[in-house]
Amino acid sequence: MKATDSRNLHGHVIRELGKRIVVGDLRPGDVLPREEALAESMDVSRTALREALKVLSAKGLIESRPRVGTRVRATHFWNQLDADVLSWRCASMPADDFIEKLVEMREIIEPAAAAAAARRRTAAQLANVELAYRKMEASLDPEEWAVADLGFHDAVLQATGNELMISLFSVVESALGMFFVLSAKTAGNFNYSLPHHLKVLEAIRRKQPEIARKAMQSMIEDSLANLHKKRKGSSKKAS
Amino acid sequence: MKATDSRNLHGHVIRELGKRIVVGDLRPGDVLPREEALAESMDVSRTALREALKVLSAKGLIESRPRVGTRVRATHFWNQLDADVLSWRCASMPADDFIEKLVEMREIIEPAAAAAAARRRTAAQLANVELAYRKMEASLDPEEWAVADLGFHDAVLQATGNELMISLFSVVESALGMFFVLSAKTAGNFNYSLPHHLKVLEAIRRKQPEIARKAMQSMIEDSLANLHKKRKGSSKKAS
DNA sequence: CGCGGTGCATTTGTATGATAAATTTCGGGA
DNA sequence: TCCCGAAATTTATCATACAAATGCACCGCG
Repeated sequence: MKATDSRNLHGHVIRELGKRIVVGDLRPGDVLPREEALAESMDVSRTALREALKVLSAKGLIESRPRVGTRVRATHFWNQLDADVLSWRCASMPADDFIEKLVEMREIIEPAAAAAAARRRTAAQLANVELAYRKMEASLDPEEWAVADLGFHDAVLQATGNELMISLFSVVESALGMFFVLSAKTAGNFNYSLPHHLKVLEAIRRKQPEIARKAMQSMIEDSLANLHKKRKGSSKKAS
Repeated sequence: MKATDSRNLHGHVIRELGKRIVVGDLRPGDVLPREEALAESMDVSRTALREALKVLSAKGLIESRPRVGTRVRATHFWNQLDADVLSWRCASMPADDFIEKLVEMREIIEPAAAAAAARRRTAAQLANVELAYRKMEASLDPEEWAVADLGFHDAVLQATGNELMISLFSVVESALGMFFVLSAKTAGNFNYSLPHHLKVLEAIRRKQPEIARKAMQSMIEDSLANLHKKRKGSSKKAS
C-alpha cells in the first residue's frame, strides 16, 4: 500500500536510484560513482546515501564491495516481487508485455485462492466475503462498485488464511491498480459480473473448491474480455 | 539464493532484529529502545544500526518516526515474500502449518508455470528443458538426481519468460529447500517420477498447455504422497 | 473549569570528518 | 616467470554535532 517513504531524504535517493536501475538507465554490471561523489551529485550526505544504498542492496538491485565500488546486479537477483521494484517498473515504462505478466499472475492466484478459501474458510471469513458481496450489490455508481469489487477479492484472499498468497495478491493488485482503476470508471455496465461473484460466494459457503475455482476463473476471463473490448473501442490498437 | 550479507556488521544486526520480530520475540506495536541505546546494546555504532533499521523498514517489519521511536508494524505490512523474512521464519520455528502454506504456493505456481511454458516457450528454452531432463536420466545417485530435478523445474520456470513467476518460485523453493533436500537424499527409489517429467517435457515441446499443467500437477501430487509415506515410516506423527 | 495555543523535551533525521578493513594493483625479489 | 608483500583506493564503521519533527506539559484566557 505504501512504498518507500517519500518524506525522508534518503527515501528520495532510494526512489531516484531505484528507478534509474529498474528502467535500465543504469544497467547490470555498471558501477556507480564513489559514495562521496554520488552523495554530492544528489545533494545528500554520505550517511543518507549509504542508508539508501543499503535498502537497494536489500532489494537485490545493487551490491557493494570495498575497493570495487557498488555495481548493479543482474536482473535475476532483483526482488521482482518487491512492492517498490514493481511500482518503479510500472511508473516509468508500462510496457504492454509487463502488464500481461502481471495479469498472468492474477489469473493464477485468484482461482487458486478461491479454491483454497472454499476449502478452509472459517465462519467469520465467510461472513466477510458475504458482506463484501452485499456491498457490491448495493453499489450505485462505478467508482463505488470498483472499491467494493476490490473488497470482495480481498475478502476471498483473506479467507485462504495463507499470508503468502495474500501478500502476493496485494503486491500484484496494487501494481495493476495503476492501470485498471481508470478504465473501471468508464464502465456504464458495471455490475455485469455480479452473477460470477455470487457463484464464488456460494461455492465458498458450500466448501466446493473446484466450483469456486472455475467461477473465479470465468469471472476474470469476462472482466478481461470486457477490458479488451473497451480498449479496442477507445484506442485503435493492433494485436 | 543469498540473503542479507553475513560478512558485514550491520548484516548481523539485520538478521538479529529481523529474526526477533518474525519469530514473535518482538511483537507488533512494540517500540524498540532508542537508537543510541539499541546501538550500544548490540555493540555497533548508531550509523550501522540505522542502516540495518532502514533495511528492516524496507521489508515492512518496522516503522520509525521522530520523537515516537521505531515500532514493529502489523504482520500484514510485512513483505512476506521477501527472501530474508521467509528464511528467518523457516530457520527458527518451522511450524508445520507454515510449511503447508509454502507447499500450497508451490502447487499453485508449478502447474501454471508448466502451462505458460508450453504456451510461449522458445526453441532455446525447450532445449534447456530437454537438457535438464537428460541430466535427470543420467543421474546415478539420489543427490545428483535432486540437483538435476531442481534444474528441471528451474528450466520450466525460465521457459515461462515471466520473471515474476520465476522470482516467486525461487523464493518459495529456497525456503522449502531447507526441509526437503534432506528427505530427498534418503530415497532409494529416486527416479520414480521420471515418467511425469517426460510428460511435462513432451507437452512443452508440443505446446499443449493443459496437458503440461496436468502432468506437472500429478508429478507434484506423487512427490508429496511419497514424502508423506516416508514421514509416516520414519517418525510416528498423528494427523 | 475547560480549552487552545505555545514552548520544551525527546527522538529520529542528516551532516561531517576521521579511522578501520578489505581487496585490487603494482612492484620487487627469488 | 612466478610469488609475495606494500601501497592505494574504496567501502565499512565509528564518533560527534546539529537540524527537524512531534508528543506533551504548561500556561493563559475565556
